[in-house]
Amino acid sequence: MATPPDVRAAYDAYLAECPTRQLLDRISNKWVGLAVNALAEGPQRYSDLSRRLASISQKMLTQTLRTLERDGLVQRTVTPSVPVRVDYALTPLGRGLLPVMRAIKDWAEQNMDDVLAARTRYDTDAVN
Amino acid sequence: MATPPDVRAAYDAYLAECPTRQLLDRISNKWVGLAVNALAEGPQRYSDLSRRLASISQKMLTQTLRTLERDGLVQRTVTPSVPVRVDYALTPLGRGLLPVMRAIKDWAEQNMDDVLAARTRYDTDAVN
DNA sequence: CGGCATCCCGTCGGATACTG
DNA sequence: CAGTATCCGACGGGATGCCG
Repeated sequence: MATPPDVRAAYDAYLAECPTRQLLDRISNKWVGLAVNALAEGPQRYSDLSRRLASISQKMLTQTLRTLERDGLVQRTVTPSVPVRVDYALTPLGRGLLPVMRAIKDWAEQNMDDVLAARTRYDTDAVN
Repeated sequence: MATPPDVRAAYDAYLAECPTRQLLDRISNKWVGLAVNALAEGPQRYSDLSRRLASISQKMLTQTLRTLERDGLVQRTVTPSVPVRVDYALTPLGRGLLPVMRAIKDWAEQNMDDVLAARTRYDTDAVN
């Protein structure tokens, strides 16, 4: 019995002071979206993720994974071999976020053409 | 009718050079999420949105709406009265994004407690 | 009312070098 | 392999002032 279920209705991301706005800010992030999507295929090593999220710096990858771990979305597992092996996997909480992150990435890929067309239209008309 | 359906399969946000990564970055944004959610209830005036997205600066609100307009997600309508009246509404393309943006905001509000608990656990263990 | 222009500071995030 | 540490430039984003 941690917290009563209906307390959650009190959260409202429209309000600046509400902690959910900060959470919304965290998960509304390019690297978070790509990392969660990548981990959907199962646990991955640090180097796997590094290759998958092409051009991400170690700094951003580590920082992203640490934040996800702290927020309980990702589980970090260290195997003390030589050299060290570190695996990252989605937690149940993280798997709950997966459908949403997948939907965002899919939307971007599927509507890229329309957005590109809209930009061209906007920029062309602006010349007048 | 507009574009062939199978061209879209070429886009892949995992690739750094792919334009979808930039699009993913744009829509993965706190203010975009809140603005689209707010516009779900129908067209809104600039001042309405300003009040709804509590504490957003004019700069960020204008910048967010301009980007959304350029990307074809939002329609800007100016009524040349005195003083001027400006309304913003979702376009069909923007309405397509709405379910996703709504899902993100909802996820944040519904899982805030679990994330908060995870953070406390992480920070407590780290002291050792 | 609905902006735009400017100043300015803090954070994001890349590059590089070093370590267990 | 999987990081940590540091430096530093770019950009996000708030505050303020002006305008049609």
